[in-house]
Amino acid sequence: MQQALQIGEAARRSGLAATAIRYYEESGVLPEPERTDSGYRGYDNGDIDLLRFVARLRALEFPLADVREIVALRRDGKAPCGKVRATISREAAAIQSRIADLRRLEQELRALEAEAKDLPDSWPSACVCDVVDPVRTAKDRA
Amino acid sequence: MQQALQIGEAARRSGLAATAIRYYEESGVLPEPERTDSGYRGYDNGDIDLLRFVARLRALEFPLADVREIVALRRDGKAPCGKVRATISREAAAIQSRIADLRRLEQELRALEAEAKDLPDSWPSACVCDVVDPVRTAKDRA
DNA sequence: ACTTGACCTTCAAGTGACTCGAAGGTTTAT
DNA sequence: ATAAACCTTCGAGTCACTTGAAGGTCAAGT
Repeated sequence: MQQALQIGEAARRSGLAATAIRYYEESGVLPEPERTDSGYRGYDNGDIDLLRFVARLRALEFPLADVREIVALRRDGKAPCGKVRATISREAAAIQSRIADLRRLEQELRALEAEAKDLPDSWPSACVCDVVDPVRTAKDRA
Repeated sequence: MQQALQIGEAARRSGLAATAIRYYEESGVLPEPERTDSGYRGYDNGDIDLLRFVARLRALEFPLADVREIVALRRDGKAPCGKVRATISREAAAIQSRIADLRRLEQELRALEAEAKDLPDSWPSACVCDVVDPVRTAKDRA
């Protein structure tokens, strides 16, 4: 009834790279698809749905290990809701924490950038790099 | 005059892991240190300064490739200032962009979290996972 | 003298999530 | 007949390390 799509078309429709689809298959996230006589992978509409689901989870930056578990639950007809819920919360918290780290980091880099603006590139002393060098800044303060 | 420190003590004083110091050496970021007769690496005060400098650059999340170049310039007696300046600016911009991505992502996850709060774990329909599943949400809307 | 424990050494492999390149097979069109 | 646009597998590369195995060294304690 419905013709199977090749991996390239499946990639286009799901938003995943064809190489990523193969990688997901290899690493047990996705089930092995049908093959043509010549060995080409074939994807039907249900498969494309699954690919799109996986693409969505990865776009949310769910770790592949979680995606694997969630896909496995789905395949076994079990509700992955608990797992999905938990992963959403865990990832949101992790991302919040990572954002805080990056904000500190950016502030520090911007401060260094500003400080460096007025310093010459002389070397080895009074150099821009001094602002970044814990040894030299310690010496300067002494 | 000054005794050479073993890698463990050098690690403690620089904040780098001993394994990381070996890795930096292996990958050409750090020069090969002296060795005792029995093959132990030895670090003097100047070496510790360099380790601390590298630790600082890595704490600022400078890519190792940049750290390698900067260390090479320093070793050759050239001012790494231009490179340091450029890396600071590039990294600050990259981090700013990454923060923007993560903020969008966190908002999306928090929205899903809130939406999921009121949904049952029934399966396969009206499930929490629907909020995350592009196929099902598309179907629901149709 | 011997042993214990805390160091140190090298090398190989694993991590995460892929990407890239090589070398080749298939299908469709011209 | 051949070109192009697909597809296949396999191995290695990416980044910045970490972990593990198997073993050598050194000072202190018994």
